[in-house]
Amino acid sequence: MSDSQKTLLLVDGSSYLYRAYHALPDLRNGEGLPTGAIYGMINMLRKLRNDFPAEYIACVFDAKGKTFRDALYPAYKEHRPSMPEDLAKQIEPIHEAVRALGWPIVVVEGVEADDVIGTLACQATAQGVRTVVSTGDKDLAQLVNDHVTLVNTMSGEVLDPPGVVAKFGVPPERIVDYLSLIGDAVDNVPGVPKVGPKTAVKWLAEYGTLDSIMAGADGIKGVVGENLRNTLDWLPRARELVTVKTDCDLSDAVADFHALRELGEDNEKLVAFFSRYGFKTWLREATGESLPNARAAARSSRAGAAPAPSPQGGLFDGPADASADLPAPDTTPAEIRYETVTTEAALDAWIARIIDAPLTAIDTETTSLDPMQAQLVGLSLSVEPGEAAYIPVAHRGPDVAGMENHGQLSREYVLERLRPWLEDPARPKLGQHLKYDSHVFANHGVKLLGIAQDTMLESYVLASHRNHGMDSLAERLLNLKTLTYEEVCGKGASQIGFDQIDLQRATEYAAEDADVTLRLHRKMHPQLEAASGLKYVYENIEIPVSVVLQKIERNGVLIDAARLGAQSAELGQRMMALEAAAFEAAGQPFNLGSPKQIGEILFTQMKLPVVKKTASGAPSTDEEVLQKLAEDYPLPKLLLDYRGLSKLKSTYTDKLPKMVNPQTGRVHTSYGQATAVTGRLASTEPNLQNIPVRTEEGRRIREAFIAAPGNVIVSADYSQIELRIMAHISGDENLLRAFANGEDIHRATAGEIFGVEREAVSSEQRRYAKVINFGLIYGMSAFGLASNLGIEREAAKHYIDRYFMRYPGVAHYMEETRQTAREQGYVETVFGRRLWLPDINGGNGPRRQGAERAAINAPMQGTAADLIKLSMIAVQDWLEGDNLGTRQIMQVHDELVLEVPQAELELVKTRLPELMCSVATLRVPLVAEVGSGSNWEEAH
DNA sequence: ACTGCTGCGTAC
DNA sequence: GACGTACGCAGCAGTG
Repeated sequence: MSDSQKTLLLVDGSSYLYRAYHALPDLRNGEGLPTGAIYGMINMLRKLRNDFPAEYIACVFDAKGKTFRDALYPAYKEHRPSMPEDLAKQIEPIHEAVRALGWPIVVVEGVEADDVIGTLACQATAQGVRTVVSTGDKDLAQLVNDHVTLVNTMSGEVLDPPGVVAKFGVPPERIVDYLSLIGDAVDNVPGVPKVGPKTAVKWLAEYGTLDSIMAGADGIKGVVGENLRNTLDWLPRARELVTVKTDCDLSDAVADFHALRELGEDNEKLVAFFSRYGFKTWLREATGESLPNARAAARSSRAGAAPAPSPQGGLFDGPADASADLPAPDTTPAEIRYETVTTEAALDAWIARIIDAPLTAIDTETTSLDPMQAQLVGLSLSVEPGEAAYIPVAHRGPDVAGMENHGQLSREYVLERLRPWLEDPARPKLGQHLKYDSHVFANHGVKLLGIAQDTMLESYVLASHRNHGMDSLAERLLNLKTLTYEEVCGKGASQIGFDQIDLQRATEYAAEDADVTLRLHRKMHPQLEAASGLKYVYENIEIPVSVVLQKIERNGVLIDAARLGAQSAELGQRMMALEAAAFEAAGQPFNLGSPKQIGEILFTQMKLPVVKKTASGAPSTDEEVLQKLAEDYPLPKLLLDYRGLSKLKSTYTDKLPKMVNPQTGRVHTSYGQATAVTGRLASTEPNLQNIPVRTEEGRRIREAFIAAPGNVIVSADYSQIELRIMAHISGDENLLRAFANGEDIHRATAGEIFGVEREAVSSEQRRYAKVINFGLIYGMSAFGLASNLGIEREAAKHYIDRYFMRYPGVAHYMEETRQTAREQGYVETVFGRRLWLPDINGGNGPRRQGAERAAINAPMQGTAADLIKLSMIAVQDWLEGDNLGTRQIMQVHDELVLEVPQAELELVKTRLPELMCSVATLRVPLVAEVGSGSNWEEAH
């Protein structure tokens, strides 16, 4: 092979250090040493090696000392924060890893990595060798030419000369001019004040080069022109600073690039290294003990895609942490006895056991995950750890042996024999997510009563922030690898129904579930008993509300599908018109549903200004951006309108009719009871908690939520529930007084902030106060408030200061909550529900700040959740106790929706809000507003 | 075809 | 980085 086809692969190690460090979660090894940057570097180098085969490779790092730029400009890189300690600790290990991976390291005293790379690339080009530079630093774009390519390994972006033009708007040879004009904040190199990428590109397009721009400086108008003229003396030096050198003397470090041969991975060193830093997957790989998934983990190149491991140490893990807490003796049976029950006698024997048992673990196996559709395939029981029965009732696959009923007892027989026990509220049942099993039994006309314990809810109350699936609970708390559903039934297209599984295998899986559920309960329940607040929440809120939720889900909601269909058709028509207009405005057809294509049209072709970027660096096209652009151009408005209609159609008017259950003719959502960390419910399939309400357009969808003939919809929602809770918890006298007096709280707040009488508050002032009130609940900063209100940050800060001056109790509460969270690692609701915050003391800056905001929000959001759950329980007790025909059909965080027979309307409209307001006595009155109508929109 | 991620938008 | 908690759509890239 001739030299002309060879490749030199250079890695800008210094730039990747920081990127890997910031991009990855705070990984640590067993000794608590930070390893995130190490992990990222290794990943990146391996991926590069794979993607870009090269004859010569090197990883280049900055040297420690001063360089010519420091001499040229003493303030160079001034103000740059020193390297974070956690990253500094990883430098040495990274060098070690790079060497072990077989990469030559190049560090040249007195020369920055950029200049080393520039010089090596130049040498290679001179010899006809192609160069690929891997970096995250845009400055190196100046090196790009026909022989030198840039690649950003994090994003996968590859920059050749046209790529540079596409990204920066100027060709590579103008990048230096471009950078000189805009400056480099990171290196503390100023450019022309008020000149950013936009202006720089504009000027370069107009004048050609920096020199020409400087020559023509007198002809440039406005403030930027003035700024340019004032920086004419500086610009040559800026240019020198941002220019990457290509003629450095590297002889101290490396003769020339031909010396940069790959050295090959040193497996022995890698094994030692992976083991020391706890990279288990790579370790298995390196030791040849390869698991099926080992490669997938090692391949993972997307930093954000790497699953964030839970933090080390038990301090923030809550009482449910298992790693520190080995299984108690009674949860670890000496032997495992699982029995397949296929005879009447064996069933009788188990019935005898469960009738006397103080608690029986029960689990169902079914044909579907959809609780309303699922048919019983078998059920399992356990009353002692290590012992369980599986009773198959509907296995039918080819693997299931012949005989009548394939050797099983029939479903009808088993259910009739078990019915007295299943329906006996005095026989206590335990399960994992019994709400689901309860639906399954209901599908066969059996009412599951005596739901006493639920391991999913135990886990949720003990540590809402963790996973509550049985497999992960078993692994965490019992150190037990359970058989997973996927292992038994497969996944994806090749998944088969549980009824196809042979009885032996089915028993291994199903009996284990009941057994493990019992053992998990014995592990977790004592921890609940030990904390009175948690015990209260579990016994008096979560368990009872799970029973109510099952009934609400089963009740379902009646939907006017025809009405939604008509709306869909209309929306479709209007979307077509908007689409045509958008194509016209853009001068070409494109996919209006693709943010990527919209970006292409708006920012590349039409060259509209990029307002902000998304997390991944692409120009954002979200509502805020389009609103801004719509001030000056017609197309963004069309896109906004299209988006709005498209959302309504795809998510609501098209989707809801498809969700109607054919048997009941109604829509049955599922309420996730162990999903939201704060204690709120979450509604899925479909989500009935985000039906539009803010726009006229959207509210029409609520008109399709109707009552059955002879019934009406009644809706009651708590008024300002979270602010009331804030008043209660903080005890702020001013806020308490406002609520006690029944004031309009936003108006009251506006009066305080703006120092005017209540009657003098303008609608604008009230709007501000409302945003501030909501912002407080969410822990909003001055920055957030400013951007929300479109005002200066100073002004926002002023309002917040005014607020805290007028409501000092709230200020005190905020600070106290942060403090409490840091001290105990969790915050609590009024009723004792806990939210653990693992990031509150550790983690990096943004994560910790996020945890602080969550700490402030959770007591309010969580107490509101507690209150409405108590209401749901009270309402259900009342309806059933009085034998009324009214049904609860939806919960939307602070709102309950009921379907009410006409005859009960007045009663419900009186009693429902009374109940909701009397479930707790706080230092502020609770208020619930009730409405009724033939549909949800009218009732709301 | 499936999976998982991204960007966006809906609710409270 | 900047406002908490959710769910779900369409697009898209990677994988089989």
